[in-house]
Amino acid sequence: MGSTGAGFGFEVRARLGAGAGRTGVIVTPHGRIATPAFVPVGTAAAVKGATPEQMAALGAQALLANAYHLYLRPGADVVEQAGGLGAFMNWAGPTFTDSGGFQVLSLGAGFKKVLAMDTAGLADDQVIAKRSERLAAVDEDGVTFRSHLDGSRHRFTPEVSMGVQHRLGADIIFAFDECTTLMNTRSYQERSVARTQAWAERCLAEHARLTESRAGLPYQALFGVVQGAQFEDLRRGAARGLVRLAAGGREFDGYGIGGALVKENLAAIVGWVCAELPWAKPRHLLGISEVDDLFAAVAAGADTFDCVAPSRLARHGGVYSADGRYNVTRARFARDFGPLDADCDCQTCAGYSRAYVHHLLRSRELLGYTLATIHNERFTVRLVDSMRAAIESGGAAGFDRLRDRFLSRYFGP
RNA sequence: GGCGGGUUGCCCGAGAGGCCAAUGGGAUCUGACUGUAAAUCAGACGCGGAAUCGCUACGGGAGUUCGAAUCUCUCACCCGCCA
Repeated sequence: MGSTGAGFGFEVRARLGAGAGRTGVIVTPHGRIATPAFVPVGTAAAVKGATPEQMAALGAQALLANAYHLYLRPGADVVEQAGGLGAFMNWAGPTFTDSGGFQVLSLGAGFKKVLAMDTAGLADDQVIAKRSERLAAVDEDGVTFRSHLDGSRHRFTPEVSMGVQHRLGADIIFAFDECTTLMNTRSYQERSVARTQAWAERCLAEHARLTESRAGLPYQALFGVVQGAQFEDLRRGAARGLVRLAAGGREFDGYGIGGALVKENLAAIVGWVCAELPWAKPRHLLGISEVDDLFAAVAAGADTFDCVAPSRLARHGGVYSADGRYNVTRARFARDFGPLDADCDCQTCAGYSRAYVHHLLRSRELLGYTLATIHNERFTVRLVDSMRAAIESGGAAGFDRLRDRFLSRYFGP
């Protein structure tokens, strides 16, 4: 076990052929995570619509929350006083917190959902939110946010993010990074990667200091975050830069891969980055969960994933099935009394029909969100679990067989 | 029986002579969603396969006017208040 801190470690179990993919086990003070693994997102210390008991029952091994959101509400001190994130939300297993780096994007250049909307026909400067409208402004030292809740001003720096995440007490925390968009220019990406690197160094130093001063508390693992958009040299350079860092006698316990990616180059990006990262440390791919992306990323060497898509889609009627994703609120499902996915083993599919979930979601009955969320989270967790099983029992051939069979059915002929 | 108010597209409801096929909601239909400002957002929504075109339409009918959902008369129905 390549342990980097008391109570935390990672061990590779099986390699995916001669490639970068592998299975393994992450050990945290709150339990183990068999990888590859999908980690459902509960931004505000809750997976929207589902209880921790339901998340455990559907096989979630860990949950990921957000430092920025919890800092604003209820406040890191409240979570700390509750005994940490897991205790606060009644989740006994491992937890992650994101640093707030994503909010640099979502409240900054990507504000008002412009990046998520169909941007066809819009000029680049229309796609990136106007500076005057943004709620986040980046500078070399950190980010100034205006709260989306009440407009109040807040300052996040690497040190602040570390302080917040230490008080939240998740098992795995992320360095404060700047998440950019594909719309940013090459020269901006270069400056941003340099800034994220500088912030990573400060995070590591502050993390070392806080870990020291908070002796006796469960160890928190710190992951550096690799940025660099779609540029190979920037991605590789960013990864190398983080690997080289050491401060206060510490290095990163693992690495996150974040930022601007499009499907077409996701596998390449993860591959470049993983080629530069130490084999013995876990790699978390931030914010990814579409089925083809998961297959590609696992093959390219990512160990864990988190994403809001399963729960968000569920609330909006989007349902995963072995035969592809569909919208259960469509009229044709009003009298479809079969399960959401005939191949699914989740609690929802065991007893509830498409017609019922269709009705609940259209009626905005809260149970509808819960049932659909349980299904989508189970679908995604189980998919990644099945990749792990395929690698461990069938090696590269087993993984390829699973991928080909799954994707051809999912995307249809 | 008297007086007053009302009838608008699937529903609710604006509109008070041309800029009205008719504001807004809702419903309906479809789509989007990848480290959650997301139980959100976008488009469609009288008919003609689409239209800068035509047709039908603002309770029914008849009028006034170059022109009516908007004005007049009348009929029908609904709601108040007084008998």
